[in-house]
Amino acid sequence: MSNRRRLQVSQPHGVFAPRSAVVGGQGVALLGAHPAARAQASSVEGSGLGEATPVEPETPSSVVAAPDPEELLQVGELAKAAGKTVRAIHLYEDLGLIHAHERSEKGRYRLFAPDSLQRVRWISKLQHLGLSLSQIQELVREHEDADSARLGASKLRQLYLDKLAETQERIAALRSLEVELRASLAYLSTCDSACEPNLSIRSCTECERHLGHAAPELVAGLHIT
Amino acid sequence: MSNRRRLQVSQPHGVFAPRSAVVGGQGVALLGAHPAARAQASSVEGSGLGEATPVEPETPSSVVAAPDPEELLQVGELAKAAGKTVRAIHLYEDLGLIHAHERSEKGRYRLFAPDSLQRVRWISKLQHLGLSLSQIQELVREHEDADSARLGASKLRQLYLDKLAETQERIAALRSLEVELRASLAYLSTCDSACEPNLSIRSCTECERHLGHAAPELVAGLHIT
DNA sequence: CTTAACCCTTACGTATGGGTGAGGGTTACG
DNA sequence: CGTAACCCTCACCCATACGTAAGGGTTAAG
Repeated sequence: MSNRRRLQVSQPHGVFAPRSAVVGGQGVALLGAHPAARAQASSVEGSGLGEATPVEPETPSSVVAAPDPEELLQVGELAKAAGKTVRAIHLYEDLGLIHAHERSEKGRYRLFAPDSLQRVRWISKLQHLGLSLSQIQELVREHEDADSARLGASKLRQLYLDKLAETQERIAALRSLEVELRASLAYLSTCDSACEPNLSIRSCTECERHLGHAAPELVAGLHIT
Repeated sequence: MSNRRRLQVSQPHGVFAPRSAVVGGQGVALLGAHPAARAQASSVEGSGLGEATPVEPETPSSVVAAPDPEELLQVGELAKAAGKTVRAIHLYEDLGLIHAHERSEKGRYRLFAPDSLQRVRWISKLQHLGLSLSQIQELVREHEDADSARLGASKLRQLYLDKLAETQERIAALRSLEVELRASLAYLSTCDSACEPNLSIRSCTECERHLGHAAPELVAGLHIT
């Protein structure tokens, strides 16, 4: 075999290829890459670099890093690596959050540059920060037609400032919930030790077994008519 | 006037009644309450208790606390007090998460006991804990036909144990986002001070002004093709 | 009597972030 | 050549938690 990229790697059909094979590639390969890329692929092979290490190989080429055609990812690979579904990747592409580096000639497969993975992870982080996909879309668009680097950076800075404040609020809210949960658990532990086995659940509101502690709201709320 | 509950409180029509009036009530009043309740209302009035203080008046009555008919809340009052919409309250009622204590005779207005407010707040807290309304529904149903107090309590305890763990995970995740946000802000602050005004935003990937610090993922993600 | 603020029920609409096919290709393996 | 694993493009479907009328009451104020 002349290339690391090969299909199905001689695994039985109905079985998922092991991770190394999955990362190595499982379809496409030289399927539709540029002829140039194709040639490059066969010549580069055996370069001595680790199979799929995510370290940058110090590309000493041009300023604009041309992604090694061997490292292009199919949508399924990208999805799996990012913990997303193929559908999600498609969606992100539709929304313009991500771009395939190229398409294979034959099947028109999307081929993503390796840093697309970083991009998808970035999207996920923003989602966890509470941004919707359309807000991310807006952010990306603003960035794409930003006049200067400085202005773009300052926009981003403002966004992250807001998000920092928001995140701190959310943390505070969750911490207070945590405190309430702990109090509730402490309160409820009494039930396990001191409650008599066949008391009706309606009698909880008059329970005197909690050493004068009122039921925390998280507990009391359930006992309301 | 014979009662605290009165309508519109002599405010101009198009204007929202001030908070005190809102809490005091603005409709219904003796509109449809039980005749018994109605009588009670006029006799109890001027009991000397604070207008609408949420403290329990130590009801020395029967074991099952009969809500003072004067303190019953209309759906709008309840909603406002809980920071929800009327629609949301209706929804909660439909789902069986909350029950109107009674309906007025004339307009069939929902009249809620004061502790419904606590209940609604409880619902909100559970939502913030990540429970969906149907999960809350399930919890309420389980509780309602729980055989014994102890078993009910132990179920709740288990739930809250899970939620405590989950909440801690969420806090940890948010904290790590917070760290990333701070790092990104620090990184971006350099842009404001050291970046030249008319550099293209495409040049960010080769920026050497950040003292050898690589761009944090939250920043780098945006610069990807 | 009109207006305005509440309320009622019923019921359809909405946004988000995908899920889930259907119908059709491409490769590689046996 | 069949099968299985990828992939493609539509294009409809889904659950959640309400929003938003529409059509119709009730009261109190002017």
